[in-house]
Amino acid sequence: MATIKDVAARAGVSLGTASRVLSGSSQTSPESRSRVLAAAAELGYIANGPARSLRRSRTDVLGLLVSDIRNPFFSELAHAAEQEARHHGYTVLLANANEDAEQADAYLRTFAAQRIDGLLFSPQGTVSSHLAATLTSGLPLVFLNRTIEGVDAPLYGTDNAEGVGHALAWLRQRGHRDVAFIGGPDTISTGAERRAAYLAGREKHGISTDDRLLDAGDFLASGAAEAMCRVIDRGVRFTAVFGANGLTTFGAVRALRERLGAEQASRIEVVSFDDLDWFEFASPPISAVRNDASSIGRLGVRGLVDLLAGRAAPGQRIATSFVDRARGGIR
Amino acid sequence: MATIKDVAARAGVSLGTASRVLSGSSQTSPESRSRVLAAAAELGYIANGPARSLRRSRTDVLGLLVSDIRNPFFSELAHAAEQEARHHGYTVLLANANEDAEQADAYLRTFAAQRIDGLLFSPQGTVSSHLAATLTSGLPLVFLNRTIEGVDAPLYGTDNAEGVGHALAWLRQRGHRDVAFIGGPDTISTGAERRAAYLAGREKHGISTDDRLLDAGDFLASGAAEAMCRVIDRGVRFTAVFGANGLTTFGAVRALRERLGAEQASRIEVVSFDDLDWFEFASPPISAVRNDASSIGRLGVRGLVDLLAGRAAPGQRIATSFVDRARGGIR
DNA sequence: CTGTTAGCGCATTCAT
DNA sequence: ATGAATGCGCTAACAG
Repeated sequence: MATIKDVAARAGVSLGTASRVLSGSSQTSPESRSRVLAAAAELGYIANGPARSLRRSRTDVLGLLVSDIRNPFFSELAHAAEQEARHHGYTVLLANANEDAEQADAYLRTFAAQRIDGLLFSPQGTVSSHLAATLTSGLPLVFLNRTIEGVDAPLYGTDNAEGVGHALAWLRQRGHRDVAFIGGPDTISTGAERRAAYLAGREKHGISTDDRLLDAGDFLASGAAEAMCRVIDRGVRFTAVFGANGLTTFGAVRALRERLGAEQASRIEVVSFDDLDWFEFASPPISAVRNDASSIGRLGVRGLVDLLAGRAAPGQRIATSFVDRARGGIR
Repeated sequence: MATIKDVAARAGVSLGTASRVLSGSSQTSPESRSRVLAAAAELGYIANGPARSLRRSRTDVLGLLVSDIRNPFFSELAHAAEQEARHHGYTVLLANANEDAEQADAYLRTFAAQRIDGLLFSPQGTVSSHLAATLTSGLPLVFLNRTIEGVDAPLYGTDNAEGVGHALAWLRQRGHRDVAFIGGPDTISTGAERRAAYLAGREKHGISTDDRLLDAGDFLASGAAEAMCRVIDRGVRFTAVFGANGLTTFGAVRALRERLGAEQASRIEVVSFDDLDWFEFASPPISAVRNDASSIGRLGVRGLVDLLAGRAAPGQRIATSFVDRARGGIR
């Protein structure tokens, strides 16, 4: 593979001049400039990233650590973050913690070894020692959607209270009083916030405060299904279910159908925090709080880029919208 | 950040000894070994990846270029590849071409700059000049699920002919004669193969050979919906639809419901290449060829690792299974 | 088994 | 504006 030395030789200039042309830093004569560029093109020269990083002590790489790349919310977020980062001249190194603190730790180590310039992080909630070390090492950091209490870094994430508000208003409008709420782990900030907002708002919206209607899973389908089953097993009547994230809703719906049968299950209305493709096809169709993963990814990257440039990054709550798919009018 | 020099100084040994201990290459006395390890731990030493890569002229990074990370097939594949790579001591740099040849090109450049050790590639079909350059540069390469004709690299991918066979058998068993086939781009190998297998097998399975029932999209929901609409507009009767990949099926179902209404649409049975979470909830439930993304990702990485180690990698077709969700018996 | 040394490819400083 | 020289942090070759 051609090095900058080869390019310089071919262009008949010194290594320094070639470097200056190719990194576009300092002034160079149009003459040597064109010769270097031509030589580089002819040789198919592509700068050696590791060497460049070593010398400049920056990599132009951002780390993005998400909890579960198979969750559509995060894959959309990752995609948007990647696009935005490209736009600013950064490459994104994507890592998937698989909702597991140990793997998160391992990737944080990898990131540190790669000497990433900044970190976009959507944490699980548990703070390990490595994580603490990373967070205090001065690496520019931005939280995406989820945060860790006590850590001073800007958060770019959904406005959970507002989103839950939409769902509550919809539930009231649809005339539901007995609503099962399937939440997420309290250790994850979004889980805690959504639950808190629901608890705080349900009475005001005429929804039963019977806590037997409350349960929580792990923000994955399996845990949510189990939580749904527990609620069913308590024998309390409910006419609607509220799933606290997309996978939770999926798991809850699956449990409803398995335990009650499709017929019975179709008499229960479902509303979800996070909108999924197929909700329009469910019967009855599932209404949902739209959680704008793209904006979160994009704004998060912008925040981190600001941090990297020495500017302030205040963090931001991204507004949700609501997709009402209920058939007919008030029930 | 602590360097190996700091570690050596703290341990009271030379730089060389510290390096030997930390990279575990050569023999070292237990004495100095423990002192170096202790010093490294105390300083929180993490080796500088770029420096190490520069010196060793390898990065222990594999590039994974997928067509669309928001496609569940690829996010599962990426996840599996990542896990397997970790297991072999490699980090995966994931890039998303967004089904766009230009972006694919840009990422190939980035990969080259980062000096990745090997490439896992799921191509769009179009071969640009950069791509050609990459492919002939001698970079160890493995195709995942999709291939490019004429390029000599092992393919780890679905057995498309077998998968289509499952679907055909099911269609016949369900008594369908008039089947709409919504394919993918012929430029993508999976699109071409699945279409070819369908055309070759339909007659044998008692399925109409009326080509007005055939159309193709772009393997994305939007293009598939348009293709479905075109078939509907031709006014030929059909009792079943076969979608050539997951997103295609999604788009087709959406088009059916929009154009025919939920009532009419529910009289048409749908079968899909690729299984999606929600197919069990559709009405009628959608049966599907299960395309084992995890195995493909895992085996692909193993193949690339073999290549990197100088071993042979023959490539492999991964068998599919079929999920029959049809209600009741023969129609 | 260990210390010393060279050099990976590049950006940058110091002269000119 | 340019050439020569330096060193980023590390591994590997060499000498002992």
